[in-house]
Amino acid sequence: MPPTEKKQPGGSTLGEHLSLLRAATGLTLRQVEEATDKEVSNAYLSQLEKDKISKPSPNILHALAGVYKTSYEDLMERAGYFGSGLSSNKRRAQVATFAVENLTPEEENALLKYLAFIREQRRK
Amino acid sequence: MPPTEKKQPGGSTLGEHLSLLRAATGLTLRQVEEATDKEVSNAYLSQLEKDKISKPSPNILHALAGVYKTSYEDLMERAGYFGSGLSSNKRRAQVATFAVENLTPEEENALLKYLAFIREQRRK
DNA sequence: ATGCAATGCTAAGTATGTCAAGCAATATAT
DNA sequence: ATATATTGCTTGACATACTTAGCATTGCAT
Repeated sequence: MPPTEKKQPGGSTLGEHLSLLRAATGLTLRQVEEATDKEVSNAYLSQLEKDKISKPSPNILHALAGVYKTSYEDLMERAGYFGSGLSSNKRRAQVATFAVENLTPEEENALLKYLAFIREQRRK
Repeated sequence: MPPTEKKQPGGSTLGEHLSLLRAATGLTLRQVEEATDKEVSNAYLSQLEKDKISKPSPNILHALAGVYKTSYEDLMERAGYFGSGLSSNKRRAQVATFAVENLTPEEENALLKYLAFIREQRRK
């Protein structure tokens, strides 16, 4: 058993979890740094595993999730992102309104602008 | 007809997009601050919309996505998270669908018509 | 006109994520 | 035993997200 540390209800802290994941794959800090293509430095990963950093950037977690083959969203939650509200949002299901396929960014931009125009007109 | 404004080829910046979203809902900076329960200050939102901040934290984007009823993942991509593009490619076409939910039938109709107009124009 | 509230915005300050460089300890090899 | 490499880790230094307080206009009332 590893030495006891603060326990969060429902599991380990992010650092413990990351440490465990790395142990499971048997990689060294620098090997992970390599595997992430220098996106996560070994020094930083060390700090992460020792819980010295509260909220690493999503880029970091994304890269680590890739190396450890675990869920990026899970790491985000363990890092305390969106911690206050309910976990999974079902907003995506509602986006179906006006789901025009193959909308280019320029078109979306133009439509947003036009919508703002319409609503501004109606506002008074 | 909204004024034509050309800036970035291939789409607007995160700031422009956020600005358009807010315009579409007709909210003021401080109203958004209220709506996010002080999670996004009006001053900060202003900086965001003027592209003075490159990578706002996911918390911010999550809160804004909630207020504007748009896709959080879309905002994350626009903010350049996971920008290296390996994992984002397959989602592209689908996320590009228009992501505003509060459309009235009349608005949807008007937007469809306007979209048709735009595409007609480009066809030439 | 005049006071006043609201709107968008800026400036300066604080906090913190992130990195580069380097150190102590352990292992490995000659 | 000595040298070399590898491992985990710490320590500054730096970049930047984010806040608080305030300013300049504009609109809205009286």
